[in-house]
Amino acid sequence: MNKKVSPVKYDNILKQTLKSHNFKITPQRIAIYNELMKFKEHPTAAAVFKKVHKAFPNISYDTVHRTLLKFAELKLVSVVEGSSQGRKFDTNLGKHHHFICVKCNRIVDFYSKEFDNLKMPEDMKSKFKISGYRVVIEGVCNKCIKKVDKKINI
Amino acid sequence: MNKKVSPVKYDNILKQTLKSHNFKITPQRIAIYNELMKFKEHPTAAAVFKKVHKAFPNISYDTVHRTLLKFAELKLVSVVEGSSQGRKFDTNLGKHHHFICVKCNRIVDFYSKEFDNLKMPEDMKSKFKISGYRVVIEGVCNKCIKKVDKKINI
DNA sequence: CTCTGTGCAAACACTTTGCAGCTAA
DNA sequence: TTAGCTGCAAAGTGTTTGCACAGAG
Repeated sequence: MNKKVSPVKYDNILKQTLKSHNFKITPQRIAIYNELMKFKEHPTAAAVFKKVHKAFPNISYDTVHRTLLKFAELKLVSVVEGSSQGRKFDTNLGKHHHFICVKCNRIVDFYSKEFDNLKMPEDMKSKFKISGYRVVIEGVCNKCIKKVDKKINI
Repeated sequence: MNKKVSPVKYDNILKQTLKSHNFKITPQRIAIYNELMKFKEHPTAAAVFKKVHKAFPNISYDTVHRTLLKFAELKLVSVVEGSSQGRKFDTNLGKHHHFICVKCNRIVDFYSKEFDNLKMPEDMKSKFKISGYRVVIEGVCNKCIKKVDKKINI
C-alpha cells in the first residue's frame, strides 16, 4: 500500500514535472530530489542540505532552500501545515479545530461536534501517549479569496 | 457555549495558577495575560509584545516571550501544533495524518481510512476554498517516553 | 532576606533578497 | 543565445542564553 517506488521512477517524475513547467533540469535539483526522497520523516531545509552536501560538496544552502520551495510550488512535496512561521499561541483552550490559510498563514478556529468525537486508532493509542488531537483543514481563506478576485478584476 | 468569561475571572485564573506553582505574580505577567486574552486569533510573541508595549512601555520583548512560554507550560495557553520550529517538508504525498510529539517536535505519519473520509462542515466549505485536511494528534512519542522512563530509573 | 523575574545585550538559527556569473536547452 | 539557475554575501526575522539588578513573597 505504501510501497515506495524506485529512485529511477522518482527521477522521472521530477524531470517530467520540471519540463512541463519550463524549469530546467539541473544536477543540483536531481541530487536534492533524490536525497529528499530518502527521508522517512519530515526534514527541514537544513537537514536536506546536510545530506546533499555530502554527495555534492559545493552546493549552497541557498540552492537547497530555494529548490525545496520550488518543489513545494510544483507539488512534488508538501509543506507541513503551520510550520512556515514562528510559534503561535492559542488562547482558546476549549475543544476546537483549525483552518489554515495556505496564502496568508492565518489560522481560524472552528467547531464541530462530529470532529470532537473521533476515535483515535488503537495502534496510535498503544504506541504513543496521546494528549489531544485536532482536525486541521488547509485551503484559502475568505480574505485571500477576495484578494485574488480583486487581482483578476484589474 | 464559547462565551468569554470576564477579564477579572481570567485574572484570577492566572493568579491562582501562578500561586499554586510557586511562581511570582508580577505586573508584567498580569499585563501580558490581559492583552493575550484579548486576541481573537493566534498571536506570535512579537504580536503580544506590540500590544503589551503600548500599555507597559518599558517591558522587554524578552520578558513577553519567556512569559508566554511559561504560560504554555502552565497550560494557561497552548502552542499551535507544529509552529515551534522551522518549515518542514513532507515527501509523503498520499493521504495521511500526523502525530506530533510535544517533547521533541518529531512528526510521525499515520494512516486511517476512517480519518480519510471525514465530511467537512458545510459552513467551512462555503466560507473557504478547502484544498485538504488532516487529523493532527498531539502527545509524547515512543522515543521520548523512553527518555522519561530512563530519567526516572536513575 | 531570598530567590525568582526582568531587562539588556549578544548569540543563534533560519529565511529571504540582490546580484554577477554560469549553464541547460 | 538566452532565460532560468546557482553560489555568494548580506540583511531580515524570530528565538534563545547569560548575567546583574530589581522586586515579590
